[in-house]
Amino acid sequence: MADITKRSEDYSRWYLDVIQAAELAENSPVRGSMVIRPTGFAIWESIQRTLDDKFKELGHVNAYFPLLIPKSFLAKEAQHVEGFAKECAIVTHSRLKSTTKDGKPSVEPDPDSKLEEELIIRPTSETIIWDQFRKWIMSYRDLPVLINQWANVMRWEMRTRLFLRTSEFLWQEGHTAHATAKEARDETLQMLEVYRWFAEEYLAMPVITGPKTPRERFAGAVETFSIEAMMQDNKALQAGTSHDLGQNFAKAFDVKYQTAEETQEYVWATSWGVSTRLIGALIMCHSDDKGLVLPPKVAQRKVVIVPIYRSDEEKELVLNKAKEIAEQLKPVAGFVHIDDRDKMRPGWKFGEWERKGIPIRLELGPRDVGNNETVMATRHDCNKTSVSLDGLAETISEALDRMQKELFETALKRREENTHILETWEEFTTLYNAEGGFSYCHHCGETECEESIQDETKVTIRNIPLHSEDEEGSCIRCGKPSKKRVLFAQAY
RNA sequence: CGGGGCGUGGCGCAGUCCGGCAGCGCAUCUGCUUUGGGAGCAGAGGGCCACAGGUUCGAAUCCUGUCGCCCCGACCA
Repeated sequence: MADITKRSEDYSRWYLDVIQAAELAENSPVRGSMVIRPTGFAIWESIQRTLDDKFKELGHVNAYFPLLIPKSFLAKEAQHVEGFAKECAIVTHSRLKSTTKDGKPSVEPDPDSKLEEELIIRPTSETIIWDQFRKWIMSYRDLPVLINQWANVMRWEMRTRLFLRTSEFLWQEGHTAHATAKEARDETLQMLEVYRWFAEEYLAMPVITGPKTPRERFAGAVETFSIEAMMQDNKALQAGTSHDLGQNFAKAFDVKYQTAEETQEYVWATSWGVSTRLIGALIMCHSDDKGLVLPPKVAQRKVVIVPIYRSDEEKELVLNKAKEIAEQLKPVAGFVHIDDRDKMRPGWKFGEWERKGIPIRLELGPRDVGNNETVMATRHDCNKTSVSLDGLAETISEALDRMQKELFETALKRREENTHILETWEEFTTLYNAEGGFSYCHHCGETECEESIQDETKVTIRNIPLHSEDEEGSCIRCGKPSKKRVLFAQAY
């Protein structure tokens, strides 16, 4: 196991090293697509379970729409095509043909199997879903339609990075249809709030919510909202989006409903999603130079017991006690893994579970059993303390709660320390030539001005925070009047 | 897609300039001794040197092309 590069040395190398060290994912032979390994997939399962329950609690139901989309569908919504055209994979043939190339067996597309209409591998599913919605929605009685799907999508990316940007990724996409503009807007904001709640309560990752500027809007949306988190290198990461689609897709796919007054109206729509990118966010938000750090609520294995023994008698004593403890902890920590591998020494196991981010490690040796205690090591602060075996479930439960809370507080504190309220362009360029971070500045709202800021500094408007109060001011860049401060940062 | 760097057992690398038996460390396997922070000794296995052409008596090494990875730009969740 090679050492993990220090964050201070090379942040992006560190990120990749943590993924390798914790065995989360690796590159596959196809550029930009990744293999998610069991430890990494466990995180995704944990994210799925929590969000899926929440979506259902709010009345959404799961469905599945196909991977392949007729080419013509994508062309129906003008903005939408333009946004995705440059990153679509296209299926053109349905068969391979055996050939020989340089005397070796090979295969190539059978020219006779060229498709009449080429198919697009979904970059997102609005089009194929709205084509179905037309058939499902007849009257106001059919509304709202609240659908979610867990799926993979593909966007042909130029430059990829494990979890943060891969050509194929896993996500959930919610698609809803409503009778009124207000209902659609309410749904958009409700789901944005679900994402905020999830990021903060489960991932222990504080986020800023708000609408994106027009140039960062989802292709085909009237308004896009995002949650933005700060990573440990002070850059921002968009961790989830919720779109108010207005009637754009309803019009493109001719989805009308009959009202109680017997008129025909186009329906109003939303879509919202989070992806495996959240795993990247999680890594960059909490992990340290020793490896992955997982918030307890996300960790499938919250506690691991490392037994320590020499002789067979000690082994029996310690393992029996470990099993007892594991059983006792089930109600507060779920399945507790006992690492009884004989071939590895305790110190090696400590290192491994640290790399993999297990929140709590219990070290249990004959001395501990004799004293009716165990050594509890907490991953987030790397502290070790002896704790009594009496009331251990309570102790562990409290420790897990404390870790969850402290991870959030540490992340929040880091964000606050690296967030600035700026008034002048000079302050702005000074900040982003140095350590960077979040800044709240006035902006005129004009796209050209926004672009000029990015061209010069790589800094973009992440969103217009919902918590941002109205306030008279002048644009940080061009000096024109502004009524609100917006959130600036360099972004992933 | 442009600029730069790099592809050699699972991982990290040396060897490439100047062609001549494919090496080192970690990991793996076996045995013995060990076990409270990444154990020691002895032995063993594992590589089409990214891929494809070419030059040569002979290529990891030289030439041409392709692919992949990392970094920096343009594009994006």
